[in-house]
Amino acid sequence: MAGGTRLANTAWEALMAAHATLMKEFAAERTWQELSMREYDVAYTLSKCPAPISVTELHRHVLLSQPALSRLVDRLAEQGLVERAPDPSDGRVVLVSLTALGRDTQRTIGRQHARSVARAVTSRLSPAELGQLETLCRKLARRNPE
Amino acid sequence: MAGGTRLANTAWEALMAAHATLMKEFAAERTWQELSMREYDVAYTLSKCPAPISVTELHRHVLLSQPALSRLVDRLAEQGLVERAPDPSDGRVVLVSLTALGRDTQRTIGRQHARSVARAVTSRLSPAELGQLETLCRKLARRNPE
DNA sequence: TTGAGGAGTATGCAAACGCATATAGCTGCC
DNA sequence: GGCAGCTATATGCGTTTGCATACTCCTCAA
Repeated sequence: MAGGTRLANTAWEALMAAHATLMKEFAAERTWQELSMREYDVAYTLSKCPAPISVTELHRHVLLSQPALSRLVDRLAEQGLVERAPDPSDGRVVLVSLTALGRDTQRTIGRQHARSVARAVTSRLSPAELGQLETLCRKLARRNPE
Repeated sequence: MAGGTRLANTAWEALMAAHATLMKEFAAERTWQELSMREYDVAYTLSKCPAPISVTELHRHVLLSQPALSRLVDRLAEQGLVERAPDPSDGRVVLVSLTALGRDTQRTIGRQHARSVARAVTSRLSPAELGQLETLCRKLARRNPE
């Protein structure tokens, strides 16, 4: 394994470990109420969207297969947290958005979760380090840089 | 939301996004053969252990419930990739280790996967940045710093 | 205008997951 | 020494997931 490969892999492994450790910490909290973490993740993604978005667009932000996401949206809709509407400009597309109830629920959970995140993360990294981490991860999150 | 909380949360969100983007990229490759990514993850974890480890210890490294891990080890054992043995010093414990076949399989997949990781990651970050990322993520991955 | 090919979403089905709990073994206090 | 309570792993069961594919609608070229 060449030097660059090794460095790349240890860095990626560290990122995976950090992700796993913190996800477990968050999962252990009783913040989530009626939603699973994945459902919350979708609700959170929707909460950042100024307008309804398609399932495909939603899928870009979520680590889940398309059918699983489709059914997850089903469940959120059944709970009245999310609305589906046809896209007037493309009959194939279903546009998804939070209902008022969904928005409230997301906010309530989000507030608590944000505190957990802050607690977990600021106890391990300084503000300067957090800034660096964000910069690095944003670069990593870009698609297809090839 | 206080300034520190905001910074902490945007950094964490960036890390999640990076994780999701790259995981999707890796999942899309046909590297995995007969194993799922999670199964590979367990095999990889075992490959780094000089001696057999308990299911509980394994569980610390994997983002999965204990019963799910228990059954995942079942599957690996059925495929002959993993061996279970009783712990002589504690009758409750099951010690897990890779078989020769398991080690080979992990190595084969691991080689390809390492190349994918290197390709994905070095195209987005410089060696210096990778070093920083590793340092930051290692700090993040530490447990209970409270 | 029509039909071939493609994109977006949903559904059938088997596999995998999480939660609750059972089981087996350890530990420590009376 | 024996029982209460704890830790480690496994199992029952309902839910969620992924894969393959169906279905619907769009696009584009002849």
